[in-house]
Amino acid sequence: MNTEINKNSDEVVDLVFEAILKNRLKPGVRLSEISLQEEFGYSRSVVRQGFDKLVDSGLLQHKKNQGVRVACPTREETIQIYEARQAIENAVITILVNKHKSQNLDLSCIDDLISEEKRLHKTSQHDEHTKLSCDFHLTLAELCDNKYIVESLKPLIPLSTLAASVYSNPESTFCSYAEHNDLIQAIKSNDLNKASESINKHLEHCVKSLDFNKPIRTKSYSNIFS
Amino acid sequence: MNTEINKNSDEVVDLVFEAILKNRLKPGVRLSEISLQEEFGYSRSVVRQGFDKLVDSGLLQHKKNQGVRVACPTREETIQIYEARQAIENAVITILVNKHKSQNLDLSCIDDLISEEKRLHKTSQHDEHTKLSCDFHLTLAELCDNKYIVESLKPLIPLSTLAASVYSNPESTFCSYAEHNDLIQAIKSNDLNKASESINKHLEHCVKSLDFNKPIRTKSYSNIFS
DNA sequence: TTAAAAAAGATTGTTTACAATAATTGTCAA
DNA sequence: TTGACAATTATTGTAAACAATCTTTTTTAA
Repeated sequence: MNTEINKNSDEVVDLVFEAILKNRLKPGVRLSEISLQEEFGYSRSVVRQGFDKLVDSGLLQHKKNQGVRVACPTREETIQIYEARQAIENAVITILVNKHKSQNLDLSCIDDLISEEKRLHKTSQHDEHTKLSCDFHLTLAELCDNKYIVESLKPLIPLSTLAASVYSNPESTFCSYAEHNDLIQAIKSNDLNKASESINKHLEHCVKSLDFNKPIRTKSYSNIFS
Repeated sequence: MNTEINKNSDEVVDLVFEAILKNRLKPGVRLSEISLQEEFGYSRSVVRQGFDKLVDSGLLQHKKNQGVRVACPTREETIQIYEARQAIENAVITILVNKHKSQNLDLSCIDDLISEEKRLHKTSQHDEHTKLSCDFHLTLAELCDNKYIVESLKPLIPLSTLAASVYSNPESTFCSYAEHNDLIQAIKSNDLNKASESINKHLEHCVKSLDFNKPIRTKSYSNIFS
C-alpha cells in the first residue's frame, strides 16, 4: 500500500466532484476518511483536507464526530441554487456574447460537447447525459476567463445534479439538448436578449421538472469512483 | 499558553477576513502558522485549516513550502473581481426589490449602516469608512436569504479592499456614501431599473477610481489584528 | 421476546512528531 | 567590500498517535 505518494487533496476534491456529476455518489451517502484512504492510498489528513474543501463549497455536509455525507439539497436550497445559477449564468452568457462580438471567442469545445449531447440524445444513458450537461454549463463559465465567476458557479452544478437525484422524475431529462443548442446559436448570432431569455427559460425548465413531493431515499454505495 | 481550547478554524478565517476589511492586513504580507498559533493559542493544525479555507476563497495565496501571503490582486484579477461583483450584486438588488415589493424586507440594519456612513462621511477615518462600505455590500447580500449568493460574493468584498489598497489613490474614497444611499432609495421605491443602474454605476465608479499604474509596495505588519 | 444497559469496536477530532524544503546566517575567497 | 558557497535555523508538508465521541454488539433483566 501507499504505492503512490504525495497525492494532493485537490485530487480528492476532483474525485468526489466527478463522482457526483456522474451520479455515482448519491445524496446522503456517507463518506469515511478511512475508506478513501484504504481505496486510493491517500493519507487520512489529505482526505480530510479534501473533505474540508468540499464541505466549504456545500457539496458535503459535516456533522461533528459523524464525518461527512453527500449533500442532500432541501426544496428551499434547490430553489436558492437555481436562483444563484441564474444570476451567475446570465453574467456568463452576457460576457460570452460580448466576447463573440469582438471575435474573441473560440466555441469549438462547446460545439464538441453539443455534438456529443446530440449523439446521446435519444439513448437511455441517463447518467452520461447528466455529466455532459454539467460539462456544458461549466465549460461556458470557463470560457469567460474569470476565475471568480467559475469558482462561484462550480459548486452549484453538482449541487443541481444532487437536487435532480432527489427530486427529478426518472422519465424527465432535466437538461435538454435542444435548449443547450438554442443558447449556443443565440450566442453565435450575437443576440444577447435571445441568449439571456434562453438561459433563463432553460434554468426555469430545470426547476419545474423537479417534483418536491417525491419521497426521499438514500442509497448505499458501490463502484462510486472510477 | 493554550488558555482557550477548541477554537474553531472558522475563527481564524473571520480574524483574517476582518483584518483585511479593516485594512490591517495589507496585500502581500506573509502569515506564518506559528505566529498565529503563538499569538492566539490556536494549534497549528487549526490555523492551517483556516488558512486552507482562505486560500480556497482567494484571500490568501499559497506557495509550496513557503506558506501563505495575503492576496495582491493584479490588474486583470481586479477587473475580474468587479465583473463578478457586478453579476452577483445585480442579482442581489433584483431579489431585494422583489422582496421589498412583496413587503417582505426589513431594511433597518441597512438604514443603520447608512446612518453610520453618513456620520463618518466627512471625517478622515479612511479605514473605518472602508469597513462600513464592505459591511454595506455584504449585508445587502445577506438580506437575500440565499446562502449560495452570499458565499459567492463574500470573498469578493475583501478582495476589493485589497485591490483598493494596491491601486487606489489616498485622496479618492473608493466607495461613496451618496451612491450607497441612492441605491437604497431606489430599492425602497421599488424601482428595479434605477437600482440596477445605481449598483452598476457604483461598481464602475469604484474600478475607475483605481490607478493601475500606481507602484506596488508591500508593507511590514504590526498591530494587524485587534 | 423485548428493551434497556453495558461493553466493545470503529471513526472522527486534535495534537504531536518527523521529514522535506526554504530562508537565513555565517564563512571564506577574490 | 563583495559575492558565492556552506551551514544553520526556521517553517511547512505529511503522517502517525492519542483522546473523544459515536455506533454497534453483547449481555442482562423484565
